[in-house]
Amino acid sequence: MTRPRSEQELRRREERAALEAAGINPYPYAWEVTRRSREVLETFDDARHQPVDGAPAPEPLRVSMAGRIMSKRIMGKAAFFHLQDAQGLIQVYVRRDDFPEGFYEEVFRKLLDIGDIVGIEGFAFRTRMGEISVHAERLELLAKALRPFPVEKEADGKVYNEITDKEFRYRQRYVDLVIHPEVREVFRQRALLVSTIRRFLDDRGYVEVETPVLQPLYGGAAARPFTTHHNALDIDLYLRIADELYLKRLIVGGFEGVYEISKDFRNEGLSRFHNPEFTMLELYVAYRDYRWMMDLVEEMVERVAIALHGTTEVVHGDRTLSFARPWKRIPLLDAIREATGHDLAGRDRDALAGIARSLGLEIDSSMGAGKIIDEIFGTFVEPNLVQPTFITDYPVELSPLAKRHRDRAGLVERFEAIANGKEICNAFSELNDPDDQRARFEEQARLRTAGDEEAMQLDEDYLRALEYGMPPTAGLGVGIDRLAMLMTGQETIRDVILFPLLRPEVERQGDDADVG
RNA sequence: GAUCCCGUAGCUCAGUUGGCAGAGCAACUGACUUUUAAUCAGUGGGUCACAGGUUCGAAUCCUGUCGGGAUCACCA
Repeated sequence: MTRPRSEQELRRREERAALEAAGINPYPYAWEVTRRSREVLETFDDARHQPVDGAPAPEPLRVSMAGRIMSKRIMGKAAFFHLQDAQGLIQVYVRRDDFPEGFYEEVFRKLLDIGDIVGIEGFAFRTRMGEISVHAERLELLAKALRPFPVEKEADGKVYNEITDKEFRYRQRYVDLVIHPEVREVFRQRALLVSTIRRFLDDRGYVEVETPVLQPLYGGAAARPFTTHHNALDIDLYLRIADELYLKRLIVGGFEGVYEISKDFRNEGLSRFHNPEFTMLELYVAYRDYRWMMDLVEEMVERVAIALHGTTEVVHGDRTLSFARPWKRIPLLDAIREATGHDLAGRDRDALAGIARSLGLEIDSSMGAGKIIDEIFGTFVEPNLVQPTFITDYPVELSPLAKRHRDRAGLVERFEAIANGKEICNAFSELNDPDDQRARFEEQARLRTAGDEEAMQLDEDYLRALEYGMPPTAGLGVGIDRLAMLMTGQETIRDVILFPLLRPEVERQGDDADVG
């Protein structure tokens, strides 16, 4: 089934045919780029580069550039257009009399459109209106655009005809990126965030590794997995929900610091904080505990803020977050006591349920003590933690892979860092007692049979690894997408993921079985 | 998965009580050799998301479907 082509698409195809008839290849092979736009704008020096009364400049700034035509203003025998390259926009000036006979009228004016990709060669100058521009003496089509681009215009800081259709922008991200420089910038910042973290960890000698995405058992987190099938072995496999158990096997194996930055997959709903595939950093360091890991997280995140913004202060909406060290540290139960006036220490499950109900929460019989504490925290504490804060020492039943607290019964040595009301990382002193780990897995199995689909599976091979001995270890998980949202001021995860999951387009609306 | 809102030209949007489908940008023709939301004159462009229904008559009212957004629930 084919989608009928619009008038404008048909016309562009006719133009392509006309170009070919004129001996012009609409898709040539290469173009020598000597300068990009921002570079030219920054390099231009009126004293040396500006032509005087039609005579060449003392030292002409000659450039060869390439990019996409973003606007076209034709004034008879001369014209201006804006060219967009990877660095931004630059205005180009063309005159009929600079080109071979007929080229300006028949090719430039009639056959080149907004969206076409061209190469230009010429010299930089400043126009009467003061805009640094390139006077093109050579102009070649490098790729014909067969679809019209949406055209946004801007004047006095106001944008006209701005593309607001989120679906259009996510489905055709390539168009979104062409039209919106600020979207490109978000993804450059995200890349800088990841490379900053990677350099930070590499500098400390931690080894970046890759562990299986396809796993016969899934573990390391509480979540529902995606299932797939391997034909040759005829077995079902799961897409990983976390890297944790494999990375800790590597600590058993003698690596003293390993990390992985990669996609995890969780078969759950979509929201502005959730995409089914998302990027996670996990780090494990031998002979360290969670207190040490808090220091490392502070330093790493502070460094990211400085790399992206040049300062530890990050503006997010109408809030300014300060990632300067040190961050506030407060035990979970203390934070709840401060926020609600209730001291939950030592309370049994039913007492906790009573307190939660008195606070207006709905509690059902399937919820254990840990879950109830988590609900209270998530409702009354977490949303109010705007500045980066470490919440420490979680109930043991919420943390089946974390080591018991050295001083406090019923708790584990675990922390989360919260900023802007959202978790940005989760870490603990790793449980390395294989018998305790087995008991925790068995408790998870009990929850699973009681109906908790997200309870962890018992992983015998992981227990076998622990039985060989794992050194004391500190572990960390950071949701990179969430951190990117925080650091780039985005309100939805879809704006920090280039191609977020959407329902597939149906063929009817859709584009495009091609008809020549 | 639940609730609410949205879907009209390539793009942004109007469309009154149910009565001929509209504007700006983009496109096309013409004028204009330093313009910049360029300007001026003219022209074309529609599966009103899709399928039914009510009606003399539906973009408009009703039902269903598809897609998107927001909120909620689960989770990081």
